[in-house]
Amino acid sequence: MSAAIELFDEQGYEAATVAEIAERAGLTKRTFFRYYSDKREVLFNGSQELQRLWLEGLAAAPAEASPLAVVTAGLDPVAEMFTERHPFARIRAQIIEANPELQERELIKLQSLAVAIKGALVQRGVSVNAAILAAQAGVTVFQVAFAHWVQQNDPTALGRLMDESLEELRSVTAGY
Amino acid sequence: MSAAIELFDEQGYEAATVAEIAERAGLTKRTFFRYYSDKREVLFNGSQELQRLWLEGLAAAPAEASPLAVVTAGLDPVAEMFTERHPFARIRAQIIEANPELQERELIKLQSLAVAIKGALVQRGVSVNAAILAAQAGVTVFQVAFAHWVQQNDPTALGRLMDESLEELRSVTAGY
DNA sequence: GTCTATAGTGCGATAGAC
DNA sequence: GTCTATCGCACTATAGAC
Repeated sequence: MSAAIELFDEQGYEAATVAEIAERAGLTKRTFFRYYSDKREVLFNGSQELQRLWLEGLAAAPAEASPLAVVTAGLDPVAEMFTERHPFARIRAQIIEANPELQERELIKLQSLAVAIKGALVQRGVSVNAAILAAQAGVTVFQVAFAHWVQQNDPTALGRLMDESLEELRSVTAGY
Repeated sequence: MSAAIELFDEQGYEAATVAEIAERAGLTKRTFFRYYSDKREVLFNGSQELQRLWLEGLAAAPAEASPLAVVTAGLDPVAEMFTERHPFARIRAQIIEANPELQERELIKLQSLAVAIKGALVQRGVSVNAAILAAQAGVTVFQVAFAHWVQQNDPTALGRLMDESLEELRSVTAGY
């Protein structure tokens, strides 16, 4: 909901009350809570779509692909989806950065994303260990790329940043 | 504190009151809260030592080691420290598994561990991106190994399990 | 300690859409 | 008529100001 983001941006997350948000959006507090289980959820409602897209992309990967290749196959639709949300994502990142409670929530959402990806990998026949490691690696690659993306001005850069992040992971974990 | 662990094990985490714990340990509630800021902290006070040991081991790694090698250099002292705590760790794992609130806390502690490791890597001259990726990978390797370790009976197996987990990470992230 | 503002809930009433 | 979304209002719980 853009009304909420505007108010968080103008006044800070704490200061913006649900009543104000609802008023600006032209509905009542009660209806707000029908859409969002709580105030924080306004900022995390996109996580669900992130997860859905990622899992869809993952499901489309060829059966013989390596676990990490399967995981990163989910990143293409994700990058596309976020392109048009760049302005929102930048503001959102600032709000979360300023609020430890929201950081916790973010952490939990990313964790549940990793768990979902792990589950999908196991479904595909990947061993539990490899699934955990690949899923977590994929989420971290995404996080790193996303953090860069919100700090720069090109909304279309996310895909490239994710490729770069993946390449860095490869070089970091390569044997010596 | 073993009295607390016993009671959590006997009655469940929620059911065991701080008053009971203090009584069994032969001290007052007031004194309990001098040692632990809250009831949960009984289970997480080892995280601090985990972090300390990991960072010490990391600091001892040779300057020319790769980022991930630096991170995993911290795992040896960690494995040694945990060996004698196997019984405690097993019970602790069960308690946390049964309690979502404690899982959140665990997640946050692991995250702050990863942040600390990342910081140490950056201090050593590693790039921020590589530091995040290596630190997070190391923590995940540890998690996977730890989860196996608490499920089996050999208290000395942690070191070996971490090596195996690291090897699996390597094979998962290897280019294709 | 009290007071206040806000998050969040329960439930019946209301207004359209069909 | 039913069905669904929203509203209105009274309520509890709690965190912070003082």
